[in-house]
Amino acid sequence: MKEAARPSTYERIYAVVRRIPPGRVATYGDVARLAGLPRQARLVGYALHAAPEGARLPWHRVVNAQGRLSLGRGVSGGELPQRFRLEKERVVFDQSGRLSLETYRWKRPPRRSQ
DNA sequence: CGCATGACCTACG
DNA sequence: TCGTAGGCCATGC
Repeated sequence: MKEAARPSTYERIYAVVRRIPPGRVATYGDVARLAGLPRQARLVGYALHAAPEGARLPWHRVVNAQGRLSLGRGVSGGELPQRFRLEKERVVFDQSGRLSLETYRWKRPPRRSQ
C-alpha cells in the first residue's frame, strides 16, 4: 500500500475538497480537474486516503463518476459512514445506493465569489 | 531512473 | 448491471 506523500499536490486537492458546500458532491475527476490535475482522479482518491482525520476534510462529499461511494474496497467501515454523513446533509440515495449527480453535483462558483 | 501500487475513469461486450 | 481492459500520473523503494 501507498504511504503519505508530500503535501504540495495534496494541498491543492484538499483545498478543492474543502470548497465543496454541504449537501453537494463532486466526483474524483472533478476535484482533480479543479485542483489543476486533469485526469488525476486516482491521485485524488489517494490523497484523501492519506488525509488525516483531523484535517476537517469533507471527504464524504467526494463520490465516483457513477454517483456511488467508493470506499468499500478495503477501508474499514466501508461506505456506510460516508453515506450516513451525506444523508445528514439531505442527500438522498436511491435503491441502487446511488445519488443523482445531476441534482447534487457541485458546480464551482463563478470566480471572485468564494 | 525503473518498477509497483492506487478511496478512479471511460469504453466495450 | 457486471466484469474486463487500458490509461492517467504522483509517490515510495
